[in-house]
Amino acid sequence: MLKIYNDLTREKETFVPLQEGKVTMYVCGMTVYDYCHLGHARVMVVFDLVYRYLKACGYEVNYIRNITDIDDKIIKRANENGEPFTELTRRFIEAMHEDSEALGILPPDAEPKATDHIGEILAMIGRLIERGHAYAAGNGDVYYDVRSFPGYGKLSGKSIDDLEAGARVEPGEVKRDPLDFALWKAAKPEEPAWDSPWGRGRPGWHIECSAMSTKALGDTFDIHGGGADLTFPHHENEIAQSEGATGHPFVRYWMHNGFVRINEEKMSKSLGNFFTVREILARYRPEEVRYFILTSQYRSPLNYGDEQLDNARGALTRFYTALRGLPEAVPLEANPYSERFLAAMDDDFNTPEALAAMFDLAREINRLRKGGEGAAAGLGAELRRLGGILGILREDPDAFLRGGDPAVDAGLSDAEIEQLITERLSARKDKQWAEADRIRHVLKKRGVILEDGAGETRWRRE
RNA sequence: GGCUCGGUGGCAGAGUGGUUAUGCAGCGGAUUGCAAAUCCGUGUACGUCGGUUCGAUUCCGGCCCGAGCCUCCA
Repeated sequence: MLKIYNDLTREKETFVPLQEGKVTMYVCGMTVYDYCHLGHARVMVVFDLVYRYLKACGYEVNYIRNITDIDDKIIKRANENGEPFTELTRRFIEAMHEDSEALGILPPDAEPKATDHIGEILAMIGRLIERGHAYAAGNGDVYYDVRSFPGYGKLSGKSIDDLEAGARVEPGEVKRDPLDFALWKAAKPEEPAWDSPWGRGRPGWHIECSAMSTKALGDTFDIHGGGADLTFPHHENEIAQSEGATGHPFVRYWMHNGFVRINEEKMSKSLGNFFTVREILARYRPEEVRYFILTSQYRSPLNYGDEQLDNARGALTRFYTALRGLPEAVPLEANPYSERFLAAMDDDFNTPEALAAMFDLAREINRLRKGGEGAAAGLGAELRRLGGILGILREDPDAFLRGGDPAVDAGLSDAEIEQLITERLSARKDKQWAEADRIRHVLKKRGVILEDGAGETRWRRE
C-alpha cells in the first residue's frame, strides 16, 4: 500500500486516488529562458519516478508538466538577446526535451504552455473578481486579495500576520495589502501583451498553473509536485486561486522534492553555483546522473560532487556485472528482495532502500550463477525489471561496461582490444605468462580491464 | 525575527525502542598461472546535555551546529 508524504498535512498518508485506478498529477516544470540545471533534472527524475511507480502499481496516470513560456525573465533575456521571446522559448523548450530524453525521462502525457492558455487564465481571473477574491488596481494590474481567502498559508504553515510583519512594501505600490499578488500585469510599452477586460497585459506567474491544471485535470486532482522552493509563495497562491475560483478543494497530495546542494548550499541561478545538465553529461553518462539522483530520498537534500557521481558509476558497474552474460528469462517476481523493494517504494518512494534491496538481489544472482548462468537468469530478469521501475539498468550489460568515461579519450577501439585479447589467448594457451601479462598491462594502461573466465576472456573499460 | 527540515561508521546514505542497512573505500580468507570479477568474514556509527524506560541512535525537552522558505528560483 503506497504511502506519500503530504506537505499539506506534514504526514505520510496512504495514497487513495480520487477515482479508483486512475491518478491525476501535475508538476510545475520549467521557465524556459536558459538550459536545465541539475535542480531541474532532479524534479524531472523524481516525478518521472513517481509516474513510473504509479504505473507499475497498475494505475492509469495522467501526468501533466507545464512549461512557463512568458514571464519577466523571459522578456528580459529576449530583450538582451534582441530576439522575439517566442524564439527564445522555442529554443530552450527544445533543449529541455533533449536533456530530459538523455536522462531517460518519460514524456508527460501533456506539456501545456502558459501562452496557449490565455483564455482560461482570463476566465479564472474573471471568476476570482466575481467571487470577491481579486480586484483591478486601476493601473491595469489585477491582484489577488489574500485576506479574502481564509485558508491562506495552510500549505506553507505561515500566517498572514507573520508574513506581513516581514513584508517589504515597494514604493508606488498599488496593492491593497503587501501580500496581494499579481494575477494580471499591465503591459509596459514594447512588452508582449494580450487583450483583456482590464487592458493589455500578461498573466502573473501563479495563475497559469491554476488555470492549466484545472483545465487538464479538473477542479480537484490527486498529486501536485514541484521543487521545495515553490511551496511558498507559488503553490500557496495556486491553492488560493484555484479554491477561490472553483470553491472546491484543489489538490489532495502535495509533493515537494529537496534541493540539489553544492558545498552545503542550495544550487540556484541566483547564487550562480549551478551546473547545467549538458555540462554534467559531458563528464558522466546519463544513467550515472540518474542513479546519483536516486541515491537520496526525494525530500532530502542531494549533495552534488564528483565523488558522488563516481560512486554512482561504481554502483551501476556492480549491477551490470551481475547481469552480464545471463540468458533471457521471465522475471522471477516472487522473491524476498522484490518484496523489500516494493515495500521501500511504497514508503514514500524510498529509493535508497529500494536500491539496497536490489544490491542484495545482485548478490544472490552472483551466488546462484556459480551453479550456472541459467540458474540466475530469472532473478537477473527481475533485477532488470526493478531497475526499469527506477528508470535504470536498461542498457546491455556489456555495452555499459565497455562504454567507459565520456570525458576520457576512447583510446583503443573495440576491434583493437579484441585483437590484443586474441593474441593474449594464444600466448596463454602456450603458457607464455610473460607475454600474456605484457598484453594485460598494455590494455590496463589504456583503461581496459581483462577478466579471464572459464574458456573466455571478458573485458571492460574502467 | 517568524516558519520548516536535518545532524548516523573513512565517504555517500537508509532505518529501527533491545538483533547485519546498502554501495564505495579498508582489512582477512576462498578462488585465480598472475589479475579482475565474485563469494565468505570483518568496523564497540548514531551532534550535545538531561528526561521517560528494564533498555534509546530510535520517544520527549533544552542546547550547539547546518540547510531551506519568508524576494525570482526546481
